[in-house]
Amino acid sequence: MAQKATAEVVADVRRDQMLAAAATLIAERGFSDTRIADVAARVGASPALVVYYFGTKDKLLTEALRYSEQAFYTTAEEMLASTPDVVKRLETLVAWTCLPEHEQETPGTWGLWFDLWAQAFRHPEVKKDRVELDQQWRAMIARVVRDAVDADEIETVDAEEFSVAFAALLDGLSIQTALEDPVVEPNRAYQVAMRFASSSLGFPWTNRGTNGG
Amino acid sequence: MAQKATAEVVADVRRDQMLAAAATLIAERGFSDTRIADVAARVGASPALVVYYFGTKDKLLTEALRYSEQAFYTTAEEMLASTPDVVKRLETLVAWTCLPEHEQETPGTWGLWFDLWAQAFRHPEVKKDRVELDQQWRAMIARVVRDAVDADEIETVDAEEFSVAFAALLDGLSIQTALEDPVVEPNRAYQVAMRFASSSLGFPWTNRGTNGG
DNA sequence: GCGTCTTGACTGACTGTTCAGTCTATGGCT
DNA sequence: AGCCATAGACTGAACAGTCAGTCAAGACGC
Repeated sequence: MAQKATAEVVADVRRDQMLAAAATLIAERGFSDTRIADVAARVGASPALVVYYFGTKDKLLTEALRYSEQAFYTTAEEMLASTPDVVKRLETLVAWTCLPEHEQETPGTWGLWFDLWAQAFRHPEVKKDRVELDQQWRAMIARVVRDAVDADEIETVDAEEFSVAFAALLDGLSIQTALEDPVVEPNRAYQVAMRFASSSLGFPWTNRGTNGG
Repeated sequence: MAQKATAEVVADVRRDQMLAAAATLIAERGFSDTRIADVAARVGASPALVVYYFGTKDKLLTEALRYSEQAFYTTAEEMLASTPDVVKRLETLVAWTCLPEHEQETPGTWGLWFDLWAQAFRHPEVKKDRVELDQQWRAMIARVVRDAVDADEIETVDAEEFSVAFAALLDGLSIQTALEDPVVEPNRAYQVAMRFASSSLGFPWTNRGTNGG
């Protein structure tokens, strides 16, 4: 019955377009202010078609949330793959989450996070997904640390323990930068995070300007 | 002309009731799933009356957000006032934010936070308010540290710098506990936070069971 | 011709907001 | 004291707009 016909390909492309559009819309307007009609308009289709593919508004938006966050982590993994040194890797991760300049690559991610949290808080399904997503994130951090230990770049430390604290710290700091708290400027957040990393993992670190501004 | 007539008192009480009801509802169902009619029902009034007091749904909900968060900080201040020792004070703060047992006192605060962030991200007015709220929170932390330094309980440290990092860490940790991440259990979050505090401020700390569970 | 896409037109429900008017009590006036 | 005018609290009913989801029918590829 199933040879991958062009039709199926078209369908997959459509789904992806819709998910991407939905994610962008959510980031812009917020979860509950994103309408089926908006998504349809963005992909140049009728609202009915969106319903045809996703059945219900909620399924569409929830899937879009997952889709976007997953994309975020995937991109992060790629960036890591092309960076060998621990310190540079951590700098990359921190810059990626705290410095708004890096927003372009996965636009509006922060807005999505807030909505993801709010949804997860009340909907068990979303909650479960979010836990997995966050586990990926911590695993990534822990892997960076373990690689560094294996390569004798830093002393032996509990990578898992560090990942929990560091991930939490990054979340907290990026909330402030995303919400443009004047006291926690992006650069300051960057330094706070790196200082924590350097003292926890025991490598020397001094701020060498992170951006030319 | 103005002796506080009973009418004015009634009005103030009503407003407060509505704000409290709205806050609870937001915590339960979420910001955008909270209807004027729900709030009205909770206080035993007609929807029209809610509009009479707040003009618009958005004003009501936004004010309710502020109202609730402010109440949270006020309660925290009170708890601090009756706790003299630095370490105990920090333990109180951490328990207050990370341990779900303490939820009862200001129910549903976490749900509210997520919605507050989501709103702040997109609405400048809310954003400004949130910054002020968070400033209060950091100031409270910094004050605890400064008091401790003045009382020679700990060595001299940069209280402001500590408050930024510690507040961020607490935010991040409490997201995990609020979202019931199995990897970051409440007790673990508690320990991570206290360990960070003890090493940053230079006081000894070992976990003496935080709850009898 | 058959199944998968795709749509326009429609609807049914929900809900914020308005409005005209009721009820209550307070305060001044005689 | 008694009476009336005024203001503020309050409501029921209706309005108007919005939107998710339905449906029957057309288009397109195989």
